[in-house]
Amino acid sequence: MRRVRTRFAPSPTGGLHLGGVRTALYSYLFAKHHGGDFVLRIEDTDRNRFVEGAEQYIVDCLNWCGIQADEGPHQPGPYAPYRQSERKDQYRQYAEELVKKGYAYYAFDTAEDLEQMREQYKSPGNPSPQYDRHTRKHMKNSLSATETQVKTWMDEGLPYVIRIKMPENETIIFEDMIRGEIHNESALVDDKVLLKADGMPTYHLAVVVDDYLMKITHAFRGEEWLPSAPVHIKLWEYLGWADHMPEWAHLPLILKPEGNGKLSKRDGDRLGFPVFAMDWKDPQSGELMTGFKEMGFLPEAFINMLAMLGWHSGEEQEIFTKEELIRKFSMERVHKGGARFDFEKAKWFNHEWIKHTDSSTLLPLVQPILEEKEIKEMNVDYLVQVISLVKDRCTLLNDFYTQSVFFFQSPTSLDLEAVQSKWNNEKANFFQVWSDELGQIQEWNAPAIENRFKELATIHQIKAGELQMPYRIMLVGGKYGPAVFLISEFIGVKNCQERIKHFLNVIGN
RNA sequence: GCCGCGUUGGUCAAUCGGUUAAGACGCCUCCCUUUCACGGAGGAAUGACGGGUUCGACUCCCGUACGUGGUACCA
Repeated sequence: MRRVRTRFAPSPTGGLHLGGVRTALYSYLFAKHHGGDFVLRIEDTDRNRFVEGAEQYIVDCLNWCGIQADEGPHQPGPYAPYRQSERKDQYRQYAEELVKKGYAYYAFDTAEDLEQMREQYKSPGNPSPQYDRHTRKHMKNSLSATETQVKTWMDEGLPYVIRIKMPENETIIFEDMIRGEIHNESALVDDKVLLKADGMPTYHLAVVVDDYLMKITHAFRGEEWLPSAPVHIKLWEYLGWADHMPEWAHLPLILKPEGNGKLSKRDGDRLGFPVFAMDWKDPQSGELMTGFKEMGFLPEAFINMLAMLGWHSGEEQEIFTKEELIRKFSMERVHKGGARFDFEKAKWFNHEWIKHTDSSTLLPLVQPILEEKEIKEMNVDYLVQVISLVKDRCTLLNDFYTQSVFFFQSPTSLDLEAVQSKWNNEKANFFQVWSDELGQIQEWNAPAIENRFKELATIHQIKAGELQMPYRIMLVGGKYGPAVFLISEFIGVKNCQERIKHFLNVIGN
């Protein structure tokens, strides 16, 4: 039994999409479940699409998610380098080998030639003709031209690519871990370019060569790769590596919540939720795309949510730690159909995680959020207690601000509407007295404060309940938050008195 | 157009021929709480369609429809 090795092979072209993270996650969970290795490989074979900083960003995202690679550009292992651009020299020999064996050929067509071909063979029945067994004999390549002609072109330095020569008439069958047997007719698959004119491999060649060289045993990727799988199958065969071919798993797509199509970068902005794991600022346009991290997600919740989007344990449990996911994950339980992304459910996962995470663990995450809003110099023990009091009310980490400001600062606005209709002189009177009374309380704790409050209400012949809302508005500013007497205890006498006074001033005029 | 893949409530989904077709999110009602949440109880809501196979089909097969992906010197 070979040691299980999976890889995540993104191309550094921009933000890391949620679907990408899920592919990485499943690969990681599978590898770890089987005690194997998870490899990060950067597929930067397209120099035109290279984006500065994107690689580091991908690494940062995976680290934030807790999906650590055992090998990668930053943790070189025995199969280094892990960037395809740095492996450039290796690919050519395999492409040439294929040409020698007759499984591939040189093609000298220019972009214009290709365009012309598509134009020429276009018909209503075939709107996009391919470079295949029909058309290749009319093109400028080593199959249609004589050996001497090809040599002349070579000597002239004409740019050329190497294309795979797909078999004429063969049913290509392979087993997908999720979908079972997949059949394809070779006649319908085109002669994909393997080596580009600039000497770089295309994905098709690179993925096969690198998976072989890196001893990958299980290859996970998005469903969008299914149509080109036959090319890869043939390549494994032609290169003589069929016995080492990894098992394939084509993961279902993550779809838009509404409408049709797969979830794209643009959808986030449009629908008000993130699509990227972390904030991504496009270096070209300067445009900033919000990430789940910055939106206030816990990484544990994020991967938990992604794991459940397409995989199911079969039990009723939905909240899983990474360790549990590793233990329970299996390909048999990965769903075949695409899943619509539901941000409401994503928030629910985060809420669950916030509720169940220790307040002291939350502390380092909450503190910066408050500090950013100018709440500084706070006592950490006090903050931890505040967090315990309000975390049930926080769906996103950023909610901690609204839910706990009033423990640190007087409310800047008061929801007077909440009290105005029932406000009267008697109540104003009550709070005048209450303010003084607060100073008399010996044991400063919530129960004591509450008792005194109720006693005083009785004396004033007002129902205590009717006084609690105004009191809440005084302390909090709005109709929310933990018990008022608890808040009173936390903020102390002086703050209570100040806030009462301020309220009375505001409502008085 | 052609090819691949898919299809259980609005969404995520369990079921691997025999169930009153789970559960979760969201929604609604009620309880708890004179706030907001949390928590608890309950409710509405599902097998795309048509043929087979079978004693029996959500489950197996075929067709149709629909969805989705691909059809680049991008991944």
